[in-house]
Amino acid sequence: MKVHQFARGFWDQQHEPPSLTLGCKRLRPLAPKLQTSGTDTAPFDLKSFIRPESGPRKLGSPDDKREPAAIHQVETHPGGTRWNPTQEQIGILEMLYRGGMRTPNAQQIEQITAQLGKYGKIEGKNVFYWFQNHKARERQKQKRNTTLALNHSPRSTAPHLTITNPLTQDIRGEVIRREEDSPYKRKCRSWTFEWLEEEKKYCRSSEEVEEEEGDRTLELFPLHPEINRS
Amino acid sequence: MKVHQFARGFWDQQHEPPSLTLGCKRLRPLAPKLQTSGTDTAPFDLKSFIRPESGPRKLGSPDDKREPAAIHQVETHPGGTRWNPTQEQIGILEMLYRGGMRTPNAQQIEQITAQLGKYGKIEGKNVFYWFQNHKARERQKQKRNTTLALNHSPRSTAPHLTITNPLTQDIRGEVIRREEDSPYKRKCRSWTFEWLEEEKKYCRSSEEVEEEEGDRTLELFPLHPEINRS
DNA sequence: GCAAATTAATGATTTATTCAAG
DNA sequence: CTTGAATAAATCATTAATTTGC
Repeated sequence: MKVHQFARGFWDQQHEPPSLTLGCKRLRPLAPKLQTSGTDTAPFDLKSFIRPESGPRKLGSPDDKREPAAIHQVETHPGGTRWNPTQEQIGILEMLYRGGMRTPNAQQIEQITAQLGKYGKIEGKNVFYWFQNHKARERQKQKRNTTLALNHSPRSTAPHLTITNPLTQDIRGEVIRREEDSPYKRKCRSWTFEWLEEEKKYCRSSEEVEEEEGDRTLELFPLHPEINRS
Repeated sequence: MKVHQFARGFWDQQHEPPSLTLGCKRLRPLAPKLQTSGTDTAPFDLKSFIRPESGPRKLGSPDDKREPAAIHQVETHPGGTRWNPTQEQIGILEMLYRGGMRTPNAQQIEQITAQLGKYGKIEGKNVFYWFQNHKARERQKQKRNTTLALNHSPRSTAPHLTITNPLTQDIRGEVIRREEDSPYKRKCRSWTFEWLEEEKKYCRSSEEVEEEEGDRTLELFPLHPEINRS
């Protein structure tokens, strides 16, 4: 237990920085991979980052309650409650869903977010999560229905599958197409790392798009954050 | 089947764009929720985004055999290969892991990425994934060990738990501390959306940090992408 | 020795679960 | 109870390590 005790100290205090080219173990008996990127092999000063305690700032906390020493409770966002979608937003999202969209990529998320932003505050992650949740819940809802249908069939319904028709009722009463979005269809979406040259014309005409030398070609992507630091 | 046929067409072709104020189904007759953020209630032109086909480029087919002119080493992955960590990077990551880090937050990921960047190309998502994978694999490795230990115990070992001591052998032969990182510790990390004012001094001295008006206060975060568009 | 074939690791995604706000 | 948010588990996919046939 209390491993975290250690962990804490590890960062806060001196703890004898493992400094220098980390003589860390050998990780694989193979070529040193002389690709050290040429840059000076900076010593990697451990103390230079990760200051757990200075973490989540939680600015603007109402009346700054959180006493100094106390529960780093941290969380409880400032005023940040969770996304509360508007009717229009939900409508658009469902439309997209019915249109077949299931796991929008970075570009798509960005654009959708931009569009939905017209109807209320929203962030990319909200869009991302919405699709994740909606897909999952539609799936389990479907499964539940199927199970029930098969399970307590009063004995009259055909005992064999009866896969149910391709149309079913949405939670709001809308008729939606039964998606058999096969679990694990996998095909490895590639990460594209540039501001979509394609869509650009939509976002804003060919104005000077602040070339910026790719310095700001940051990228949204499905599962996490990124800063394109080539 | 072939719903995707439809889906595809939905985006690619005309398909009678549901244009304008998404006349799509009735979404529910509700108040326009006059918080439309002031911007004109743009009609939400569906065609304006989501062009699925322009997605995965997959340039740089393998046979291109690394064109003559120099290896841009840097980009190395013109076509986008996956991150290939260097010894130093792995070493640091493992050190952090042993130090107790399991799920670094956005700030931490950013900083770690910055540091590891000294030793080779790397992105935030790589760090994120590394911790995800490493944590999961350490866990299953541990489980496997435990299972085996209990399972085919030659009969001599105590039949009751014998929880195993807190130290165990790493796959590489390293002695590591047995982490009892409780599954589901949950506590809702908050999203902080500003360039860490705290650590700034480490990243780069108080140089003009390109204030940029928060326009670029994009943010890394655990599970996906974001652009702070408050 | 060396390159194709095979296997072991592990990076990257997606799905399943769980937590918790409202 | 619904659902946004977050994490864990499952699994796909690519690269390196290793083996094998020459």
